[in-house]
Amino acid sequence: MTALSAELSAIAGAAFAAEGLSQSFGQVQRSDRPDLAQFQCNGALAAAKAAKTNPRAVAEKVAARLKVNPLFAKVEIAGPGFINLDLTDDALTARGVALAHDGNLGAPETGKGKAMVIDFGGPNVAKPMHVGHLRSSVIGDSLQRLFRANGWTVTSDIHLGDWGLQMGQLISEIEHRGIAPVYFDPDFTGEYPAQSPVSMEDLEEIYPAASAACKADPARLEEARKATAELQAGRRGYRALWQQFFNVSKVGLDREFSSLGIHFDMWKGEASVDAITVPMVEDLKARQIAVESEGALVIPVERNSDKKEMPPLILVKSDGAVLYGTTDLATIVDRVKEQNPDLILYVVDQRQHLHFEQVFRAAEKAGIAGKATLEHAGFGTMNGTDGKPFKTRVGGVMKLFDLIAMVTAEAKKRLTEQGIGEDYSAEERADIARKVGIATLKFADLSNYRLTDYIFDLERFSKFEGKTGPYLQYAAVRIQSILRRAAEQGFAPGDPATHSPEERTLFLQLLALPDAMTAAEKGRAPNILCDYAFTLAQNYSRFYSEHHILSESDAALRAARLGLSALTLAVLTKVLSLLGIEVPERM
RNA sequence: GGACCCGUAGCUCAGUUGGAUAGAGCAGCUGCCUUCUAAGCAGCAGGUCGCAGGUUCGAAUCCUGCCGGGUUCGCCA
Repeated sequence: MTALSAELSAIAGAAFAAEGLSQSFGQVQRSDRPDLAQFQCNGALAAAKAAKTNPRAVAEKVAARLKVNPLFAKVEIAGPGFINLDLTDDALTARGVALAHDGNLGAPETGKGKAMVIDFGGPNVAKPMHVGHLRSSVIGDSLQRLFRANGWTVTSDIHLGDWGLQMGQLISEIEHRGIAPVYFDPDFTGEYPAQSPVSMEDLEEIYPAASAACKADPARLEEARKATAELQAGRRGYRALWQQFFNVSKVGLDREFSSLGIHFDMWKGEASVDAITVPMVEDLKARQIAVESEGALVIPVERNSDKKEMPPLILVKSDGAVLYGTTDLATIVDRVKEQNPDLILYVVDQRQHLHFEQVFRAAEKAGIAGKATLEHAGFGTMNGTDGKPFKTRVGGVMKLFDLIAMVTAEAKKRLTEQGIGEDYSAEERADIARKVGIATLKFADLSNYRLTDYIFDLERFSKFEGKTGPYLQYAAVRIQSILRRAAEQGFAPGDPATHSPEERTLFLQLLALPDAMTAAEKGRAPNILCDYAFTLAQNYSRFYSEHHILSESDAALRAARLGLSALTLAVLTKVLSLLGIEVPERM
């Protein structure tokens, strides 16, 4: 179905066109002044500026044409030339009913016929996920849900960090410790053991130790570099050991992402493109796109128009190892071959912006991106209450697993305090606490614009009051409860209708869903969806406190309000699902 | 030092194709639970939008300079 804003814009656009002005001036949007009108059109101001005429006169002419349309209850000109519009309740009701009967709830089809690959999460093999991975995962997941809902064919890829220096550091640390000598015996030709020589817990201890050793001792760093290069060159024992790291890590990552309700279509990573890296590098060398510089093989990407220094992308280090820029390029080749997307979106920390600019320029120069637009959707840092990157009380990196446990415990505490759910099963209580805890985390993260750093204050978010995930779940749960009770009493929801100011406001917000989805896609900005959902829940709460539904004696009015409640629930649940937030049956 | 980002209410944040009286949550103060879940609702109070200029009928938004904070600048990811 056509979005209401689009319908109104077309009507106003036609009015401008009839006056010999560009149709584009007809853009209609929700009013900034709800006390004055439901919608506004500011096009007369821009049109008058372009034509160097009086804006008020332009507005008068356009308004005269709009006034004859029975859709409008009010057409007014205000201030320098704003056109203020109100719809009749009948027009509003008709569109609300259409929305209620639309299976997609008016979702825009901006991505119809288009394919994209979205790259997010990016956890490292052999390292537990920490809060730093939260933003990429949560924002990326919301974007993949949004783009899919808007009609795109989406392929998500976790893009594991599994091929760089950190692998060499692990390998050389394990060699030092003498944990699994068979993997280091160059003469060994038999089968390596099926059982991993290290557990995930071992790796969590070994990795920081290896990293520290390399930092403290240049000789150790050199060993790690050598091991990295040998791994990439295909040394058999190292490859086998790498496979064990991967297997062990996958179990933990699966657990983490499933607890967050995040799904990836592909579990590829840097190592996945190993086989196509060498041919790609050879090809780039042959075509003189890659050249030698200071012992390394690089792709120069600077341009004359650059105002800043643009270092070349390094493909192969002087020691023969490849870097993540190389694997990123090879991954583009792989994605173009497999998915041939229109868009590849990278949801990665903003601090890597320069890196992506280098990679994108290199890809363009090499002509390997097919029809795909390459775009980096960066995000800011999650900080603690001191404004510095989030740490535990003792100053360590907080594991994502522990963070989820903390918010879940807070939710459970609140349930107990409220005395709600005393008669629920232990399983349901745990399920509610989990859903509320995850909602707290995700909403806190998503409601900030992605590029700005934000402060994560567990204490504040755990209050579950005001603009929080649980507030939205609570609003949905209350509607579910009403609908359940209505069903018990034999009251069936009817078509929604507009009578009161509270209903009118709610209708307007419900009908604005496509605008929120379009704007969120355009800005790759889930915070727009958060704002929309919060306002919707607020609008409903007001309606809820103003009209007691089940005790309404007028059966038709009661049915209409049940219908409006059901529609609100459907829209709210849908937006929450776009944010990756689940609604419990009750809470 | 160069480039990029940020500076909005006591706190945390929305708000840029330039538009009407700059919004929300928290904290503070007032009310509202013998009717559908008070994790709620209604209201009050709180800001020279970092500073100074400029463009414009109109600037939190665009331009210039300055102050303050952050990120980044070839062999880590």
